[in-house]
Order: sequence, then C-alpha cells, then structure tokens
Amino acid sequence: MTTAPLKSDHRFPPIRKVPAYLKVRDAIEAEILAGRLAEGAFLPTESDLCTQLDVNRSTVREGIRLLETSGLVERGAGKRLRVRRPGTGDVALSTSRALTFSGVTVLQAWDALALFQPQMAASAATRFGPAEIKALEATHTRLTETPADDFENIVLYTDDFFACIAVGFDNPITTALLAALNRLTEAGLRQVVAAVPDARTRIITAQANLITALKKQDADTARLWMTRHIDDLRRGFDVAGLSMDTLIV
Amino acid sequence: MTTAPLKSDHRFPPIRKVPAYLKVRDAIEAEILAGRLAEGAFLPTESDLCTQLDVNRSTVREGIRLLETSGLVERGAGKRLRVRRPGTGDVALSTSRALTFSGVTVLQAWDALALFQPQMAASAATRFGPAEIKALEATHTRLTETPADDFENIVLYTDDFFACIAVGFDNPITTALLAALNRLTEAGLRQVVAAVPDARTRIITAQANLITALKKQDADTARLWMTRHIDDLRRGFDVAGLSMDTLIV
DNA sequence: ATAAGTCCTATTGTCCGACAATCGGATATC
DNA sequence: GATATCCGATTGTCGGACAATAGGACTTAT
Repeated sequence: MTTAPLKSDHRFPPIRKVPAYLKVRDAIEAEILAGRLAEGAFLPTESDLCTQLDVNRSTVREGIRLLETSGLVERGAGKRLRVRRPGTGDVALSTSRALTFSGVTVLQAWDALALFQPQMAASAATRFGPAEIKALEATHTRLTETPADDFENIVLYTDDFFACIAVGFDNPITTALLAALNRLTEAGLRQVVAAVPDARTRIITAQANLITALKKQDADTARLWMTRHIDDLRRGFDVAGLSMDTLIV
Repeated sequence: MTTAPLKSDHRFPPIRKVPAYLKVRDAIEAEILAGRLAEGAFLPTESDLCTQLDVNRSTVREGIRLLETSGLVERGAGKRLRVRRPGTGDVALSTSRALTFSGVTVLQAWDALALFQPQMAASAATRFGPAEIKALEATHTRLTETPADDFENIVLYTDDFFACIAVGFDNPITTALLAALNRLTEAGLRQVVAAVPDARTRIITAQANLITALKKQDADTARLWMTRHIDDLRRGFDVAGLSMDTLIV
C-alpha cells in the first residue's frame, strides 16, 4: 500500500471564467470565419442577438465593440452591422497602429525599410512584367510633374512608388506589411522633404535608375538604387535634424 | 453682377457625428499616448470615467472594449484596468490575425517568407555578433535533441530558429512582422513535419549550414541556405499534399 | 411620371438604476 | 506571525427606457 505523497504534484488546469461579452465576440467571429455569415451579409439585430445568445443587449454591444476594431464588421451610424472582409489597407492600418502603440523609433522603422525594400526591388527585377513597370512609371511621372514646393504630393507620390513595388508582387501580405512600414516612415519623410531642398530631385533620380534597372531585369542594380534611395532618406533625417531615437507618433 | 450658377459646385465638408463611445476611446487613447497615463498606471474607475467624461457607464464600457483589442489596456477579471504598452508578441498576434481575417493563402504566406527571410539571413551575416549566433546555436541544438516523432517540438524549435534570426536584429518591427509570418506558416509547417519523414533532418542540415555561414560572415551562403530552407518548406507542402491555394485559418 | 413631402416602424445610441460576484484590504482570531 | 473573517469598492450583467434616425411606404405637387 502506497502512502500519500507529502506534497501533491497533481496539477489542476486553471479555472478561467470567460466573461459573456468575450463569448459573444467569439460566437459572432466564429460564424463569420466559418462562412456561415457571408461577406456583405447583415448581422442580426442587436435585439435578435440578445434572444439568440441569451444575454443582455449591453453585453451584446460590448462584444460587438470588440469586433469593430478588427474590421470584420462594418457599421454605418445608426445602421445595421454588415459582415466585411478587411482588405490590405485595414491590415496595414492595424499593423502600423499596433507598432506605434508598442513604441517604435524612427531608426527602427528606417532599419526595417532598409532591410526589406532593397530585397523587394531586387526580386521585382525578375518578377515584374510590363504592367507593373508601367504602374511604377506612372507614379514616377506624377512625381516629376509635381512642383518642388508641393511637399504633400511629393510625399504622397514617393510613398506611392514604394507601394507600387509592393503591390506589384500581387501578394496582399507584402503589400500590407510594406504599407504599414510606409505609414511609419511617412511623417519622417514629410519633414525631410520640407527641410532638404534637393530631396525631390534625389528621389526622382533614384526612382528613374530603379525603373531602368527593372526594365533590364537587373536585380543587382535595382537593389543598389533602392538601397541608395533608402540611405538617402536616412541622410535626410540627419540633415533635417531629426533624431532617429524619437518615438513614432 | 454675376448670375448664380445653375449647378452649385460648392462642396460642404461631410457632417459626421461621432458616437460617444468612440470619443471615449479616443479620449482614453490620447491620454495614454500622450503619456499622461503612464504605463502600468491604473485607469480611473468606470464610475469615475463616467463623471469625468460625463457619459453613462454603458458608454464608457463600450469605449473601453474598443481599446481592449489593441492591447493598450490590460484587465484582470474583475480587476481595474491598467495601462500597458503592447509588446512585439501583441503586434505579431494582431498582425497575423488581421492577415488571417483578410483571407491570405498558404502560397502568399510562403511567398512573403521566401522574400524576406533570405534577406534577413544575409544581413545577419554582417550584423550578428557572438551572442546572437549563440542563441541560434542553442535553438539548433534543442532541435537536434528532439526525437524525430516529437512533431510539436520540431515545429516549435524550427519556428524558434526563424524567430531568433529576427530577434537578433534587435528591431521590434522585424521581430514582430516575422513572428506574424511565422504564425501564418506554422500550421502548414506542422503538417509538413508530420507528413514528410526527412523534414527534420533537412531542417537541421539547413540550420547547421546557415549557422556556419553566419559565423564566417558569409552573407551569400547564408542567403543561399535560407533560400533552400524555405524552398524545402514549399516542397514539403507538395509532398504533404497541401494545396497552396487554401486559405489560412 | 418623377421629385418632393409626410408618416411609420425598426434599430441604434444613450441613459438610468439595480444586483451578484469578487477582488483588495482591513480587521479579528488563533 | 499566520490564518480566518468581514467589508467596501469595482466589475460584469441585467432589465427597462427613450430620443434620434435610417429605410420604407405612401401621398402630393410640379
């Protein structure tokens, strides 16, 4: 006969009671992800959800609020909820917001950009067809036609150029992630463009050489010019007197 | 005297009345981001917020729910809300969730991985010091010591290896984004490891060669082996009979 | 017949008040 | 000093209520 151990080593699984409003979220989310609530379909009325889920309307509303941020449901003010599949724009926004909240610095954002963008440029050299290059040229042309003092549009088209490269891969993941990075660096770029007089021409030069390289399917040159482009941005930060350690707002 | 135009071209800015619960969220979020509510500080009681913001508690709660998903506040069940700065883990989770919701395929996730990871490996060759390489070796050793039928840990340590490379850059952005990608491919990797007998040894080989290259600061070889590693994963998908077009759940 | 006005209903946004559960701390007990 | 007990504060949930309005149906005017 075995004696009972002095110290029990039996492990109880932790008891976690999930609040009702979280269950509400999970229930609705599950229905959507399972496809039983198709995209564009209206969700039941809040009152209906109350009776179906057997909770109070306040609880239902709290659950819905949790879904609202993830972009799975769409709401017009005073209108019913509609199921929605978030697009790359939503992903980029939520990612950049999350990164901002977590407290990243300008340097970190630039570093990530410097890591990923040259590789994308190099890969683009072999993967881009005439259509993608045409899109790049269109954005580039818009930039060349922008007056040197129209900072806002210079920033816009510079970002667009980056975005075009990401979009050209026809992969929503790269598109979304690079768009998120662009969002993080956009404010810095705006200051650089405003503070550094020859920023615009340097950007135009880099873009032109990059496009040429892509046309020739010259991956190394494409990578090189993108690297120069990104490095230029960093020098711009210095010239504009921006500390790389400041948190991105 | 000019005649009034037949068709008015005056544009009114759209009137949007923001619901109170959104304002509540914005108010709290602003306080946090401005640093007036420091990390770790307790938020006022819901009742306090009611009086301060002059709205009903239900409204306050709805606003709080909106913040909850972004990880800016932390809540123990039945306990007060505490201000919190989301870490890379939170960013990775929210990003991978957002990508999942937006409906990405296994192919797209693999493609993104194939685009970014080799570049990270190449850059690691010049940027990693002894400490980072030591961490990689530790993970690698854990994998070699894992029995061939312990699929769960094989997947775990394989992911860890990728994560170590991202972490080595000491940049929360790359860490978070790559972790998000890992999350997306993890399920696929699990199936590959379970279905392809020599997956483990192939992974070990790739990792070993990669580490050797990093030690020699040989960027090209590092990139090469990472590329092989990722390509192997793709072949594994084929062997395991996984369609690359399936949506990631 | 199309456009504009009128009414009605359903639904959301917001409020009020209430109560059980429980967390944290103070207090009493051994 | 450690343990048990009590208590106030706070959250989670509930029920009901009401104003505002979006969306139709219906009528009217040009």
